[in-house]
Amino acid sequence: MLQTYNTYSLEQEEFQPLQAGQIKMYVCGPTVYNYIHLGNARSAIAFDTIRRYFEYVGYKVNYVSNFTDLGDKILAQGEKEGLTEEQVAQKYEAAFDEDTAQLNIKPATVRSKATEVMPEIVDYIKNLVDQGLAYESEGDVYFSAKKSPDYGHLSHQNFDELEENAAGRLDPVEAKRKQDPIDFALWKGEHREGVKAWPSPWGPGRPGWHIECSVMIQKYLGSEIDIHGGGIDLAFPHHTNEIAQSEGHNHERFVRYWMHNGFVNVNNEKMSKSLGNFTTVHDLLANGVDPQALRYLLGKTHYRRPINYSMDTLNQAQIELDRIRRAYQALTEVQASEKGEDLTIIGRLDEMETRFREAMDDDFNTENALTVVFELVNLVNQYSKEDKQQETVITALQKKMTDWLAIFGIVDLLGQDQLNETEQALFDQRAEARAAKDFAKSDQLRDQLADLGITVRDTSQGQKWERKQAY
RNA sequence: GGUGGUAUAGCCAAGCGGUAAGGCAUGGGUCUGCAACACCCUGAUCACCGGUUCGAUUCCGGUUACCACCUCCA
Repeated sequence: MLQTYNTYSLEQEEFQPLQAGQIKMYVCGPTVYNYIHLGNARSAIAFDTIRRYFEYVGYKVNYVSNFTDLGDKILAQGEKEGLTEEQVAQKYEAAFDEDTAQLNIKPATVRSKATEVMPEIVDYIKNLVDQGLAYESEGDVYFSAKKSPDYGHLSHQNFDELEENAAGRLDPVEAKRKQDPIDFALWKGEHREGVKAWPSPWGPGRPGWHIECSVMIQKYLGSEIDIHGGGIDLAFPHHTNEIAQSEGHNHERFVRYWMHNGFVNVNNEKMSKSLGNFTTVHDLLANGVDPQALRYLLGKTHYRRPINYSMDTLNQAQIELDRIRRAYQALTEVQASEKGEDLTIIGRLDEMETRFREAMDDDFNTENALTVVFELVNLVNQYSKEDKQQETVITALQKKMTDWLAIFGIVDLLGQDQLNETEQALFDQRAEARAAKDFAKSDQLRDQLADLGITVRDTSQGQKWERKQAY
């Protein structure tokens, strides 16, 4: 039975979707004001892996996510780049699509933008005002947090303290407008020159940050969903406020399972602009990092644990991935020489499948699942070395590898890499030298290739090469 | 201050009441012209103190350290 940890209850719970066989899932997407950083990527990868596992075991997943495509951060970036808010958003939406495709993250079933749901946002806020849960104040609209029973439960914060903390950082303008410092904005009046504003019953303005997610969920998934995901930092205030809005709007439970991913640290430090270690996926890939290795690194750690990113951890991920790839490649080169089916191996595969699923069913324990993957790698390597192999077994082993690794977003097991002309020439010369048993020359050529990052090894079927990624 | 989390071999990291999975690295071996790959073998009493128990890394209490949230940062 599949179990998931729920931030709301702080407990691991049996997973029961609203409708058998179907999952409604929403994950908070990025504000598109820059290239996505490792944290964004981790979140997307964590929930992509979860989604893929659900699909693997037979669920149909409706996966909805958003782009926050407006806001002061986007405006500020526009100033820097000489672009409009809309242009900035478009640019980084495209970059998001590109980067996530490289990382082999499946596109959401529905990817909605805040600006696409403006009429719905206004209606939604109107509903909250009409119910007396929100109030207008000088062109702004605020949600009355006090009217949300259990406000703050998700982050396990005491209401009075939240209120006190909020009071301590209130700016003077908002202090006048808010009835209570803990109230949060649903709508902000907008009168700045050259900044787009949308019409509303409270005058021209823009939506608050939290409302878009509630509205999109309502529109695309309905009033109650199975899983809501996002970074752990979003539990408060973002998700807390979503609960207040949605449960106020619908008078029913909003989310069955709250799932939050842990952070990515860079060289054991929090990734932040002030530390200057903000690492974007775009930059890493531009510098030649193997996207599959990056995906593997960010996906192999349990989703709630922090990940440390460094040259060292990336290197180790690359080494592990290469080992997996080599096993798969060796298997593809095996020629079946025997009919029949080795039931011992097939039986072992079934038993491994059971343990693989047990691990993933346990709140997506990827570490344990990968232990089974490495057992499979070992089994594959052993089998490839045997004297005789059977087609049925080869196929079964290959399928198992591709199926499992696909859950982790690893699909490039063969590597499409090619040698360039210079490299190919050296490689061919070495083959000749070896054939002539000129070992001095062949060793020298091997060193030359090694300097180019190509490892050459001799096998019974001749030379093989592998490009070594070192970071 | 409040809340949540984490502390296991050189590194990454499982286990969560019965004398510590896996990966990387290290060392040894087989294979190889030499290497590489692969295969085989090789390592820790689990932050500290107390308690419960026949027995605790695993439960309870306490201490210490680190991290995160309590400011639209995933």
